[in-house]
Amino acid sequence: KYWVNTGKQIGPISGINVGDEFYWRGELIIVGLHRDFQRGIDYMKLVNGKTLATSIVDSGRYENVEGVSSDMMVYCGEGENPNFSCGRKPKDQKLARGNLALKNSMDEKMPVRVIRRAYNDGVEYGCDYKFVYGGLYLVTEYWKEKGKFGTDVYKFLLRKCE
Amino acid sequence: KYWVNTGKQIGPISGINVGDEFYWRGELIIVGLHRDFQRGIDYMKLVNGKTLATSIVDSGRYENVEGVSSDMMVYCGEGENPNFSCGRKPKDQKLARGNLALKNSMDEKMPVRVIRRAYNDGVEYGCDYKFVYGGLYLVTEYWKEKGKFGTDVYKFLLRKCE
DNA sequence: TAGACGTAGA
DNA sequence: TCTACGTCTA
Repeated sequence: KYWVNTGKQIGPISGINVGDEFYWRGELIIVGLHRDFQRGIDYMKLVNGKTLATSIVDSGRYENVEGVSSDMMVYCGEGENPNFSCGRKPKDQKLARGNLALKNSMDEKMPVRVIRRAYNDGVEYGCDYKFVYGGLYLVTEYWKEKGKFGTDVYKFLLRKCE
Repeated sequence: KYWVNTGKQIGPISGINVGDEFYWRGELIIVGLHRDFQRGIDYMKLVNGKTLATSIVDSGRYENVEGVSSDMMVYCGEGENPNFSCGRKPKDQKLARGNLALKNSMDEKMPVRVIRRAYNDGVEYGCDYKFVYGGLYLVTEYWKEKGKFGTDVYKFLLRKCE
């Protein structure tokens, strides 16, 4: 906590450009792109109590879908992915926390920062992946469907701004 | 991985003094005090294949015992603590990996760096704990006993050098 | 793949 | 207390 500017913000981060690369989730926190150490959806609470999403990270663990071009993606809500090593049962996702924040961002037409995990080919030593800032997106649709475990999963369609 | 000088070492770390404070396990890695992100016992393998402990972190999760003075402690081996939220069954600890390395350090009379987690009282915002470097210790005894789950637990008696 | 004294937020 | 698209090593 000691290194974090506490303020979360919506929209672009000063000094950060599309394509900038990071090698660790902690870096995303430091620069302010995504202020949550582990969660895929980061969000902030407004004074009226409503939440808005600030950023999402696609680490590839969920069944997200990238579009034909890089200007569209389908992002899975949080709560689907059981921790298999612990043998947890998958549960229905709920429209709460991060999922609710993404819906609110859609309603308010507020942009969401997108960070994707990419892989470095042929790495012999060190980290074989990185996080790449993809820019601002708008949530244009969302729906609920049955995931691979038969439980409810929320999906969010995002389109790149402009 | 990108930030780490790969070499582990036994004994003092240049520039680090007893009482130095750190606020996150990652800092311990950066300065070289304890080069494992999560494990309590860090160790290195020698060219002959034998392992020696380099450092231990007492985060307070195990049933460690601090002595009357700060120059003695009883440190629990690794493997006892089940992840309760996952409902794992506790298992017998084995004299392997970190536990074996501590025994080897005792046999070879090699010092082990000790880092303790301390708590900041009355913190309203931010981190309420820190890691404090406690200096070099020698393992002088070890034994096996039954832990609170009825499983085998190794204990290591450490005494401050000098 | 599993295991480890993680980390932050609700 | 619990969850969460973690992170590293063997």
